[in-house]
Amino acid sequence: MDATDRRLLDLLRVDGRAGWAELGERVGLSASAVRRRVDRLSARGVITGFTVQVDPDAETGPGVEAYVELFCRGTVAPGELQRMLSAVPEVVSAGTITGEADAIVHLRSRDVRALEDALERLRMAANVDHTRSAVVLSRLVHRSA
Amino acid sequence: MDATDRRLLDLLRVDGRAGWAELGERVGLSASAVRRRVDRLSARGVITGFTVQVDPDAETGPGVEAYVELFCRGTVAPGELQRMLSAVPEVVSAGTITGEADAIVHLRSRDVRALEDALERLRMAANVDHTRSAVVLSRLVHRSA
DNA sequence: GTTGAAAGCGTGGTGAC
DNA sequence: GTCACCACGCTTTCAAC
Repeated sequence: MDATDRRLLDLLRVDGRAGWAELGERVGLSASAVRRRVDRLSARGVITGFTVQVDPDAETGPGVEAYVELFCRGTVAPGELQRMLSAVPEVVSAGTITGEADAIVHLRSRDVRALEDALERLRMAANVDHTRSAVVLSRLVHRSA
Repeated sequence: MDATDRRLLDLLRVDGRAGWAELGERVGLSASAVRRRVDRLSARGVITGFTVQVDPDAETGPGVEAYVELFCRGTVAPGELQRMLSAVPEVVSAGTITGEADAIVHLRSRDVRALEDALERLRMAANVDHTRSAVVLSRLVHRSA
């Protein structure tokens, strides 16, 4: 796992179907050397697979997304927050953060109504004082990680 | 966008590097027919790209995450923003939003140094006036969707 | 252990139907 | 949508570092 491996991963993140030869000339290696490194990364479990990125709107119509900042009273218990957030299906990702807010939550739902319901469930959680939401107008990037 | 297209998307989700001929025999089509369908899905924006799935922890340990708000001067060009953001491997997801900021970007990198580099690339983009970052202290939820 | 070069062959990409 | 074509790139082998 050296700098070349990391460069290969970055290049493959941008284009997962890039040819070995093309990757090779961008990192200064031959095609066969590139393939061996990628195979090794797959065997080690660093690379778990290759996939296609699909626009979520294409399958179930245009949904609604929002980023919600959580402001809590007193101390924040990460464990309790995690249990609460995991119980809300609309939560795509979440984490405690630095800055004014205590945590940020990425929500995705099929319509505004479902979004409001999810928001209300977040607000009901223990220690949550108030929230600040930003609705997503247009999604620019979404990588499945 | 029929049942065959959906089956192709499902197969590509499992293996994004599958050959056209292999895909063809699994959906009952020829290789060139498959390629035309995939090209059409890409042109229509249903397929936004191909990428590699990397185990975040296996790569270089826990890593660092951050949410970055982008504040732009004057009008925001979503297309230009999208091109810029897609070129930065550290970008997990991003979208234009309501509220004070114009856009929010979810970043993940292997260490603070790489995070700073990615941040600098965001700031260099046209019309970006300044940014406000919140570093993730502990990841609470992450669903691969 | 790693790599690069060459040969054979499978596959992608394109055009005609 | 299929079939046929050609060129390119992948895969493998082998020798060398």
